[in-house]
Amino acid sequence: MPELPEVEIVRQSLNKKIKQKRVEKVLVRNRNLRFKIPLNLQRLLKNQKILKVDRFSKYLIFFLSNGRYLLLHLGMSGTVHIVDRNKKQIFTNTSFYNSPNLPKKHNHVEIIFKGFRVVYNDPRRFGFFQILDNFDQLKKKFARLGPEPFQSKFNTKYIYSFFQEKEKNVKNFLIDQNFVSGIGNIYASEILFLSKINPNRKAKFIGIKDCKNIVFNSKKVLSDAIQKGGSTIRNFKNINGIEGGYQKNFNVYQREGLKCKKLKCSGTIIKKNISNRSTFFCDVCQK
DNA sequence: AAGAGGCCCTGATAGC
DNA sequence: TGCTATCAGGGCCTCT
Repeated sequence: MPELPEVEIVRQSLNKKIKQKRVEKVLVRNRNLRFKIPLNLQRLLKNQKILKVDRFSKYLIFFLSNGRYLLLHLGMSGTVHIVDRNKKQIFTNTSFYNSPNLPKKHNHVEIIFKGFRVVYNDPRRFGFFQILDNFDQLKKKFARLGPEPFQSKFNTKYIYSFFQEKEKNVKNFLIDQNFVSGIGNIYASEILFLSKINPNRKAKFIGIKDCKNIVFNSKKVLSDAIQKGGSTIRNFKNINGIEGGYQKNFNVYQREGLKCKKLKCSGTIIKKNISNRSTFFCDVCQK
């Protein structure tokens, strides 16, 4: 589901809700996510205070008072829900509370605080939890990932030199987390549109000026999306059940057959499978 | 090392 | 109504 902006939206609302709160208990209904939930997850989380919820790329990072870190990746379909305890709700193993935003199925993990629960739902189970014992492990975990678009390391020179002699198309690298982390399939198309770069173009043919545009538009697209509360194209919501609004700003994503939004451009948006993912672009103004 | 492709999984939707 | 095929915001793994 989520790319950097959506994860950031979840982080913000989650941080507000659970910062400095103590975990009473953890309930795991299904350990079989992308990676098996570690057996000691419950023990290591119990009675820990959440110092803060941070984020790197598409990973949520829970800082625990015992010096450990809980990582949560939402995969394609992971969502986080807050369910407040109120009045006469019955807590059972299958359907516990009548929360309008809580799905009926696939609530795999619950982190229980005093008076409310954080529920992790994930139909496709591509998301995962991981416990890291110390800062070194955390560093190591992210060592292979590329910089986020907001970091100064993600600059024109970095991109240009990375692209030297690369035969693969440029779109492929925008969604390659080892090159730049946080951009996914939707925002890659949007960034290339604003940069007037055809997603099919080989990386080695991307010039300095193009790199400059990629830097600028990556920041722009992601920060605009964060500002709008992320994109809701299927059912993304923040933890309070509120949908994002950036999908209204899409220039190309899911606009196949529609007129190109660029001023005076006569093109029509094309959908094409590039590096195994749907890619949307205008072949008139993206060269 | 770089690139191509497959796989993990469920649900929504389109087409017959 | 009910089948089958295709596609989804991601990332890891293997083979060449």
